[in-house]
Amino acid sequence: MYDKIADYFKVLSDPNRLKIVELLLKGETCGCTLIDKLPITQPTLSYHLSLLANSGLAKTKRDGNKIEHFINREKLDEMINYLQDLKTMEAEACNL
Amino acid sequence: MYDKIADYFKVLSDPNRLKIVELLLKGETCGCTLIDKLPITQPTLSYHLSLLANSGLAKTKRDGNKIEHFINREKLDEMINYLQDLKTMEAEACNL
DNA sequence: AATCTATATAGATATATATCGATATAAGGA
DNA sequence: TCCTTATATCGATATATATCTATATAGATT
Repeated sequence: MYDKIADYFKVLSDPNRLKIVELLLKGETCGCTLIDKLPITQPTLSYHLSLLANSGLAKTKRDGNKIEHFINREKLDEMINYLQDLKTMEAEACNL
Repeated sequence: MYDKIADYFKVLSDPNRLKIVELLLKGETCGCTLIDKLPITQPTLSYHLSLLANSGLAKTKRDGNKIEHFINREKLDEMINYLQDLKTMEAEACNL
């Protein structure tokens, strides 16, 4: 229960992964173009992209010898909703 | 820049810490009552509470020999706003 | 002052994480 | 078929993280 949400937050808890997420949302799809904009090697990028895909925060699609990566908007919404629910809990506490 | 946001997400990336945050928002303020609702020892709770305070996600106030802990709503809003900005970036990408 | 309660710190440890270089695999093009 | 490009995997490693037990400290109560 807490594990699942905590895992989404964990994916965004690394600066390089956060930058990868932003770049993907800005329209990049390919590891081969991401790599030039990050201070990491290709194996490390591959590692981060696999974490994104395994968490469900990103989806992939093969296109020839390239792999396209897409951020799953619904997961971002789940995180936003969770944080907003947290704030609701606070409101409930005020009614005690 | 990415480091700061990533750190907020990191604080929420542990299941026990997430539960602590929820309990604090539900009205708990004291480590001495939190401890009974968590599967961890007092020193570990102290460790998690220090991470929350150091990140700025929680604030503390001494009351006698107790310490009151409060979640900083503004930081939750910052996280929500960041995630919503991410979604905006996606929209921009669609205009390319 | 002695004791109780709440919290913090010290020291140890096991596991997880991010990273690399080297190498393997997969697909396309010459 | 050989080469190039893109990606994944292997093996190693340094650091970070979460956790514990034991102990110290801070404040309140008796």
